[in-house]
Amino acid sequence: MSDTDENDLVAQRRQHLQELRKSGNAFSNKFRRDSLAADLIEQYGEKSKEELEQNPVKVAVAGRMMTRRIMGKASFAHLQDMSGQIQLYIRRDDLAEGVYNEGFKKWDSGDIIGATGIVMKTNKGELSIHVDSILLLTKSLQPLPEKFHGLTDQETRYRQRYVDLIMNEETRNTFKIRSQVIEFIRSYLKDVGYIEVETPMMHVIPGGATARPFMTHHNSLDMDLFLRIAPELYLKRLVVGGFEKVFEINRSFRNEGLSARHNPEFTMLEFYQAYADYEDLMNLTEEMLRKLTLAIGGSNEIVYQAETYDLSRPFDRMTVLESILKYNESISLDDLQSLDTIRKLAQQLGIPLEDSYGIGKIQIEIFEKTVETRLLAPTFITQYPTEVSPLARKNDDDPFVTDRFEFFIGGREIANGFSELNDPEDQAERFRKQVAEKDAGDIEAMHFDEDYITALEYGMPPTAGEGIGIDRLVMFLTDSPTIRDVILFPHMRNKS
RNA sequence: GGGCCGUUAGCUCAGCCGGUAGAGCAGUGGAUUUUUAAUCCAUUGGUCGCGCGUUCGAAUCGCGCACGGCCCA
Repeated sequence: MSDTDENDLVAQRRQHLQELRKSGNAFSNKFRRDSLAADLIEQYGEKSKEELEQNPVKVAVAGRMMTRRIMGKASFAHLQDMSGQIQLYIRRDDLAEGVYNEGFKKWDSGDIIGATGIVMKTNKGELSIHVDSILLLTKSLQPLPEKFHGLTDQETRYRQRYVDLIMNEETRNTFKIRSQVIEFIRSYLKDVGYIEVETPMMHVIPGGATARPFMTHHNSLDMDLFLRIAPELYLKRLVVGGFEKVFEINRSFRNEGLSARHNPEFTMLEFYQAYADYEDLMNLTEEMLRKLTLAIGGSNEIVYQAETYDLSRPFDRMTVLESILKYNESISLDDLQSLDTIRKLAQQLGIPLEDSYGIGKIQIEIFEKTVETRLLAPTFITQYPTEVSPLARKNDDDPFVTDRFEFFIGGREIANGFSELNDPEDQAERFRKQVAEKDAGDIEAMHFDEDYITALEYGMPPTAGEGIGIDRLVMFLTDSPTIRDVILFPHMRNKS
């Protein structure tokens, strides 16, 4: 796109613009529309040609001219606005002198125009506007992609999302649904008593997850800062402060590779509720997702990548160990509970092991390798090992595991939640273990957050919390195979 | 990080056993007062991703790089 000035098509359009500048304001902002394409079709689309002729309705529309068919003294054009498209029927003799030949016929597809006229039906039955005045509002200098095949090159679709949005209704739809999903969640949580908050994105100590952070620097304070990897520890500070039901929907950042499921910045919902446990949140999640799918698509059945998912049925629930046994017939419970045998098992599965890995960590490695992608139907996996859950409350009966769950659908992790660890001494001990792992070379291990411990020492009520990956949820609801399809401007390498 | 595939006109794509690059759409000129991938006639448009090599000759073969896609870790 750097050679735009050398492109003939652009040069021609620049020439058109020069001529427009001579004859007046080439970027007029005086025109006001009173109707959107989709509303007109909704309101008048079912009416007959004769009905519309007998009761003429005058409207003003504006948008981008997507196609144009000139047939001598009459033309058709399709106008696209934020709601959809509507056809214009334009006759030379209905317009002011010269507008048709000196104006309209010299405009280009992609130009932004405004038009007024009477709602009509063509002989072929398409609702249209019989135009009586038409005005160029913005000159488009870049030619649009081809009208039939559109823009299909994935790289261009991501790098120049604006062109993708102009050309592909599917893309527009995906992002409208994304907006609806967030809107629904927001109002759902507010309806059950949550308040929305915003916590820092720049952290002195990156916490709340095990991940590599991005670093930045505050110049006047001469201080290194980290972009947050999760809002968790700040949200729980708010629970200590008495905000007993809080949520935040916003970006977190993780300095990791890119994939169909990973973008360095991504959107998470995190919510925390005092006097609740992880089972309460599983129930809330199940109900919220059920209502969400109904609100978005009018059905609990979701088709994702040719598989149909029915969210009206109760979601499956099983423990980590149960799920490993279910999907690995050759593995026994005893195998998973002895360090010697589980290490051998992991090695047989080709899982690279560090000396520091305990039984719990290896169980999760085996789970991720052999179970995760097979969890197609909506499933809560529970009882994650304490070793891999440094912020979660230990199970009262079995301190080897925590009262934690992750939610899977379509073989993909969507959510992670647990009863929160609110014992400050236990939490301090867990942090110390993380720091030891960090010192041993685990770059993803957590820091010791003293202020967070202090907050817990003031007393955090028994609380449950959860994070839901909004991007992945939207992928599922929009049948998108990669996360780039649900992020407006996904991260890309610099092009040359 | 590894494997495979791709990168040619504004867009969508052919061409690839080496011989000076093509189509459709868009654009331009002409015809056309109900078309809708409008139609008909004519026509413009290219550093074939970048670099190096092989060769008399490279879009085409080889190597390297960049970017993208899919799969794997």
